Amino acid sequence: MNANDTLPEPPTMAGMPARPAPAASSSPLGAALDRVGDRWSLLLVERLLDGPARFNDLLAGIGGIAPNILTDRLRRLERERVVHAVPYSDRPLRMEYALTADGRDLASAVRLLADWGGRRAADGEPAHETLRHDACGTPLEARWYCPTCERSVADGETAEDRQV
Amino acid sequence: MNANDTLPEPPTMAGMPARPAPAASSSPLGAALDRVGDRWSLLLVERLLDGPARFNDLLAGIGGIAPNILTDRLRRLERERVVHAVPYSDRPLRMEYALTADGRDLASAVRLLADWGGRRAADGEPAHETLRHDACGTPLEARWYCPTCERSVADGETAEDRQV
DNA sequence: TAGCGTAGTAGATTGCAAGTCACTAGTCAC
DNA sequence: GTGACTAGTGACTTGCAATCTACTACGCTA
Repeated sequence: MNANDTLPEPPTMAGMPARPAPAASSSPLGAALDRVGDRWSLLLVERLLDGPARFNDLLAGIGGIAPNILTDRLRRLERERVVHAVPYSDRPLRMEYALTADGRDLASAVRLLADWGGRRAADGEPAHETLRHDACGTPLEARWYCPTCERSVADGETAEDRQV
Repeated sequence: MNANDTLPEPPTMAGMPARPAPAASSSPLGAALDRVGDRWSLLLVERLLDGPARFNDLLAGIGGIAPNILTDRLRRLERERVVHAVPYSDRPLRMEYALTADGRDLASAVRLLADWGGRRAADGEPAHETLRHDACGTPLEARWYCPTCERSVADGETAEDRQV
């Protein structure tokens, strides 16, 4: 209650939790969030899904990201093995950034999230940027697909593999 | 926080970047991230996927979340129509929180993300909770599916409908 | 050798998310 | 009517993330 032990002095600095949120990392979702759970990372991954890009491509393409944040996110994603840098020029060492296999594995999740975001753009506004089937115009939905059986699979036909 | 009286797009609300990250909200993924793009929201959604829960269940279940943050996240998600509160007791008004249909639509994305997070838990730790096809054991991937044509659709066969 | 373009790096500043902790409100058991 | 329990609310503090604005380093071109 003693609000004024100290005067409202200019606070030092500010930020987010930074703290990995203790329990978060103990769940698989928390672990994923630890790795790519900030907006820029996911946006970066989405961008890179289209193919490798250079620093300035990303800077311009993502729109709004500051160069140092981009550097930071790129380094972080490299550390997490989501992105890797490949030189496209040696003499002035120039890097191009691309997704690793792990990064590509995020494609479905990113796509699904984007789909959800696009589906209910604002308040009750219905579709706005719905992905439709080119051939028939039907709005698409995401389904599980089995690459081996080459068909989509209902939720009931799936099993979670908790072993190993 | 009445966000958008005048602003064309929701300012920040979602949380993370302080500044709306201009371009973020203009893409479907950015829109999704604006709504549920912080760790607690997604963790909350994941929890609620198991069924409705009370405040204290969530508080204990999510582990590490502060009560005021939980309140805030719950309000935010209600505003976003991802979660709704239903009274389970009238006299002392007590609420239970459940996902809306919209919230349930996030299930696949959350699952996929969790799957990805679980797959490479730490440094190189392998699978952990992969969703597999019951019949053949193949790890599943998400694909677009056309309910009319009753088949899954490749990325190239899709069209975005920006017209409303 | 000056100027330009590309690819970053660095420093200062800000501001909101998240954390801590105390406190309220309503009901129920005794 | 006192205490315990459930379900939150609110004040205050902290601190990193994100921002803005330079600035460096390198090669190329004229």
